[in-house]
Amino acid sequence: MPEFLDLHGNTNKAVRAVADAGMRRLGLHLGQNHVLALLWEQDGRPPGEIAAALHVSTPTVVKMATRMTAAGLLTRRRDERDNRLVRLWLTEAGRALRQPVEQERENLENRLTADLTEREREQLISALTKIRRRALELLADSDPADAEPR
Amino acid sequence: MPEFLDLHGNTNKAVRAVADAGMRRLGLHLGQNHVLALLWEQDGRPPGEIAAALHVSTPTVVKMATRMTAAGLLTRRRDERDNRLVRLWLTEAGRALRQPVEQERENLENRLTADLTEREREQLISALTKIRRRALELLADSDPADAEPR
DNA sequence: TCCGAATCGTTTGCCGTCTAATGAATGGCG
DNA sequence: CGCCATTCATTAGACGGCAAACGATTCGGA
Repeated sequence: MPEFLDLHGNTNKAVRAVADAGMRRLGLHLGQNHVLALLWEQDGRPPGEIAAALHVSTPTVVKMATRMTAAGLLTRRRDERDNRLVRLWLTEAGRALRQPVEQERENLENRLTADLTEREREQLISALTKIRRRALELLADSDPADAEPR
Repeated sequence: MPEFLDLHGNTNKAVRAVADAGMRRLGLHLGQNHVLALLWEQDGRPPGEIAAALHVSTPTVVKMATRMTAAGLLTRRRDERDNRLVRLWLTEAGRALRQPVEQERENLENRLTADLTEREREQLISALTKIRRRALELLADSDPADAEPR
C-alpha cells in the first residue's frame, strides 16, 4: 500500500505544468504571479516581506524581482528613510495583468477539480491541510533553527 | 472557497522539504533516490529509459547522473553493441543505500500521513489521482506535441 | 559619541526541471 | 552500398528554490 509520496509528487508536477502553461499564455513565468498578487494588494513592499508572505527565501524573491524588472513588470527603489530597504513597485504593465491572471487562476482551479464532487473537494482540502501541518511540525523538530528564539 | 491550487503547492513544498531533510541525512539529494530505485530494480539502464520511467526529461537525468557519478554512487559506460547508448551502473556505495533509503521513505510516508484515518487516506489518494489525470488531459490538449503520431 | 549587534538586500553556487541546439552513431531505403 | 532520417546523449541557458557568504545601513548601549 505504498507511495502516497510519489502520487503527491506526480500530481504536483502535472498541476504545475498546467499552471505554467496558463501563465505562459499571459507572458508570465510560474511563481511570478504570486509576487504580483502581493503587490496588487499592496504596492511597494520590500523583498523580505514578500519572501516571508510566500514562504520562500529572500534570494528567491530577489532573483525573481530582477527578472521581472527586466521584463518591465516592476521597478526597484530604495526606501528613502531606511536605506537598507528596497521596495518593489508595479509598472503599468504589472498592474494591467491583474484581471487576466486572476481569471486564469480561477479557470485553472475549476478545470483541475472538475472531476471532484463538492464533498470530495472538501475532504481533499482537509486532508492536505493535515498533511501540510504535519510536515511543518516534522520540519521544525528536525531543524532546531527557529526553535527557542530565547 | 478559494485556492486549492495554493494549498496543494504549499503542501508539496512542505512535504518536499521534509523528504529532502530525510534524504540528506543519508547523503543524498532529493530526486536521486528515484534514480537509484530504478537501478536497484534493474541495473545498467540508459538515461532515456530512466527519464521516461520518472516522467522527467532526459537532460534532467543526465545532469543527475553526472553529480551522482561524482558522488561515487554510479558509473557511466557506453553500450558496446550500440554506441549511442550509455548505461548507468551502480557502485557498491549506490547499492548499499537501498535498505536505508527504502526504510526512510516508508518512515516519511507514515509520519506524514499519521493524522489521517485509513478512510481519509484512501479518499485522498482517489482525489489526487483524479486531479492528476485531469491535469495530464489538459496538458495534452493545450500542447498538440504528442498528439497524432501520424 | 562611537562601536558593535541586528537588519536588509545581493551575490554566489548548488539542485532539479524544462526546452532548444548540438553531436555522435545506427539503420533503412533507394 | 551509400546517404539521410532516426535515435541517443550531452551541452547551453533559463527558471524556481535553497543556504551561506558578503556588504551596506541602522540602532542601541556604553
